[in-house]
Amino acid sequence: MENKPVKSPVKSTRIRARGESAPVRTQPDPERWVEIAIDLLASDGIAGLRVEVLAKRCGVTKGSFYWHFKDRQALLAAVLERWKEGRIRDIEKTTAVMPGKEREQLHFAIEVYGASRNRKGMAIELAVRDWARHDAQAAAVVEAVDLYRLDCTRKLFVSSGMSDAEAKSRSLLLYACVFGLSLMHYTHFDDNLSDLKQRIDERIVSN
Amino acid sequence: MENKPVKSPVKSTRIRARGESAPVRTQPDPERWVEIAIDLLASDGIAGLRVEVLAKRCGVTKGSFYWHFKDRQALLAAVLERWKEGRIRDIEKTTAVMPGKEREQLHFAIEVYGASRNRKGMAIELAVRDWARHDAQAAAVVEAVDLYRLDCTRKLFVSSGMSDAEAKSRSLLLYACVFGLSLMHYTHFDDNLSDLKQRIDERIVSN
DNA sequence: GGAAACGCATACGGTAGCGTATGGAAAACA
DNA sequence: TGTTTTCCATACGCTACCGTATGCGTTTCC
Repeated sequence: MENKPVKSPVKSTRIRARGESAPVRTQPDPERWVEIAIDLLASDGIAGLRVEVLAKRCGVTKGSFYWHFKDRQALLAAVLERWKEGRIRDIEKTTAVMPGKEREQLHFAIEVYGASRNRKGMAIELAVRDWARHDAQAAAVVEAVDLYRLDCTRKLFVSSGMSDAEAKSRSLLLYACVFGLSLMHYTHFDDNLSDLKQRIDERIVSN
Repeated sequence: MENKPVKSPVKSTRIRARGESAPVRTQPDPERWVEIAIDLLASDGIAGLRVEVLAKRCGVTKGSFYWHFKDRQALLAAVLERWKEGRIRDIEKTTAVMPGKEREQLHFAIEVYGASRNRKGMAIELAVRDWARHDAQAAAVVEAVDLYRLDCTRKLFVSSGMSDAEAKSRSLLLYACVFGLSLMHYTHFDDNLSDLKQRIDERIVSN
């Protein structure tokens, strides 16, 4: 259900199945396509994610693209799938409950998801969200990621001794704040940014 | 410096300058173009704002469009200008300092800029922000609007007896929260929405 | 009522993008 | 070594746009 060679059911993971000679295949394994596609998505948005542009950036022509993917939709689906899995792995790693460290972890989450570092990640995030506003498939993925993240931070709040309702609403508030800031990452605010993070911490994480 | 007839320096506001017979001109005064363009922007994003599509929605062909506007860029500039002016008028009206009513006003601002009501306004807002991420002209306008709004709410905080630094950071925090929520206006959250607004009020507006 | 200006439709050339068809070089296999 | 499978380039048709050119009915002006 991912990106598969269209004209042959044999996957290209099979490239060196038996011979197993030299693994020098530097060129586009099917994952490379998705990686570079995500780069494009980050820089130019979903509107800039064109197959001919992508192919050129991969150093090939679209003839190659249509060998690896059925059509543009298949690529987009693969991009969404990969993004979703990455985000879920990330938040899981960041928020695995470590009793006693909850506040630290929440603070760390603010750091990670703040727009300051991880600029590229945030660019992807915003591009996907924009994409989701006009595409049901993307919307479903974004929603799933959001709910997952909200639940993870909720658990952290609960683990630090909060009621479930309280944890739920704080989780949403924290999420909104951090991503809201990412909507206006002007150079102006870079000065006050660490100050701001501290304030978020004070007003939403701590009591 | 707005949208002007290209082939004639005489503005079309002059349509009924002297005769002043019947004002039945229902069809596209140049402002209608911009209005409908903003509708399109809200529903389909900047990528969907095409001149031929716009013309069709206006009930004419693009031949008409290119009489009113030099090119697509001119339309986009007019859209940005109109949006900017509208946002500034709005925030000015909402936050004109009324001593003693500051908290009420801030709460009202949360209401107004929340994604719940004013769905269309928020759709435009997000579309413009996305646009701004790939267009310098739009970015400048968004930045100007953001700074203006931030300054308006800052004044409210100051007027309610806060230090300037405190007011500044709270202003930004409030802004981020409200717009962050708009990034995830799923039906799920509509339940807790009024609850959430109250929490924003508690944690950011009130001490 | 005739001439100019208005407001728009139609037609055209040009580009960018999607997807298909086909051929061909190189590797894998036998 | 000859055949099949990989992997990709080239060429093509098609659509959606942008912007221009031009013509034509309608209003405005004299």
